[in-house]
Amino acid sequence: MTEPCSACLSTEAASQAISKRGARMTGLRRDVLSVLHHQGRALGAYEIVEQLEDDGKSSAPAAVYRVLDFLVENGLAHKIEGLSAYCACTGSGVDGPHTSVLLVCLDCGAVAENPCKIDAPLGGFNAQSGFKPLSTTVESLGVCAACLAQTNA
Amino acid sequence: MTEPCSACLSTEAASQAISKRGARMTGLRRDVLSVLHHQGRALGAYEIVEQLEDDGKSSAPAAVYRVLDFLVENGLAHKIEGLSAYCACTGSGVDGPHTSVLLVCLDCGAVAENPCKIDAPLGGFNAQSGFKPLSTTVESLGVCAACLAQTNA
DNA sequence: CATTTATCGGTTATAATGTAACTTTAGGCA
DNA sequence: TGCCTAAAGTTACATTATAACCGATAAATG
Repeated sequence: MTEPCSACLSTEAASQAISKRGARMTGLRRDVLSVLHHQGRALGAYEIVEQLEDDGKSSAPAAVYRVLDFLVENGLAHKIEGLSAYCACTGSGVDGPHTSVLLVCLDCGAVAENPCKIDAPLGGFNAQSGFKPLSTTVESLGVCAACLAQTNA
Repeated sequence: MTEPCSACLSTEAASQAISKRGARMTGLRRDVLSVLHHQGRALGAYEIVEQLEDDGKSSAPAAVYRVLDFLVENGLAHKIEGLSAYCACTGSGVDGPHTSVLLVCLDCGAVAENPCKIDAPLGGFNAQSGFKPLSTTVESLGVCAACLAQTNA
């Protein structure tokens, strides 16, 4: 028996965390999250559908979208709006929903989460103007350090 | 002859600014920008197509998308990724491309631009990690003060 | 345990968003 | 005027996302 890889461990940790919070970690949800963790990069919903198919666990788009909504709502995954793509949360997803600053590499799809505090600078104007934010998206599309190095090599 | 409304004036100002920067402000570009200014809210690309049609200036989606790309690249409009929608820039668009913090009302579609400085907090981690951002999106979806007041009334 | 209830997943069909590729038209300029 | 480039027109299609309905499964209750 082989050791579980780090992606499997992340999926498992997320599953347990979500269960503890009273939500149900079902088979399909776990499978989709597992795909995201194992790929470790931004994936379109239909890429996930394909991957599931390759893994012998095929599911139609509608089901996958429902699962993605669930994962995002529960902080286990993020949607990269600028790419219409999804990635596993590598940060504090285990602790529940949160606003992340995503750095997405257009070359390799890698997604990093910038740990900077972004709420404070955004909050002032909102308080003054009376705007009530329900969800906030902060993302940069660009090139990661590794791909930059390759380009310059 | 009636006086030009403020939306027309905004469109005109943007047109002149863009011309001065060496880009061409063509008929369709002006028409699309005019629709955005007159509606004063987030519009989907196909809503713009419909509006143009109503105005007797029908253009196919592909053409409108090209124009929207141009307007966004030149800072005259913003794309709201979270809604797949577009709005006229009400801030410094005249001065060229820029990253805005958009506050989008889910009720009425109104878009405000939060003038807070967002680059500094984002920049630190990027510099350290070697990530090179090419475009950055910051947007909040929520409820504007006016709609909040209506709801509570 | 049996029944009720709510949630989830399977499925089909279709809507909404976005693009590729090619042709035609219009401007700018030698 | 004729050339060159950029923009617009056009067709067809790709991609992304959702609605709606039904059967299955799991949790809650008596």
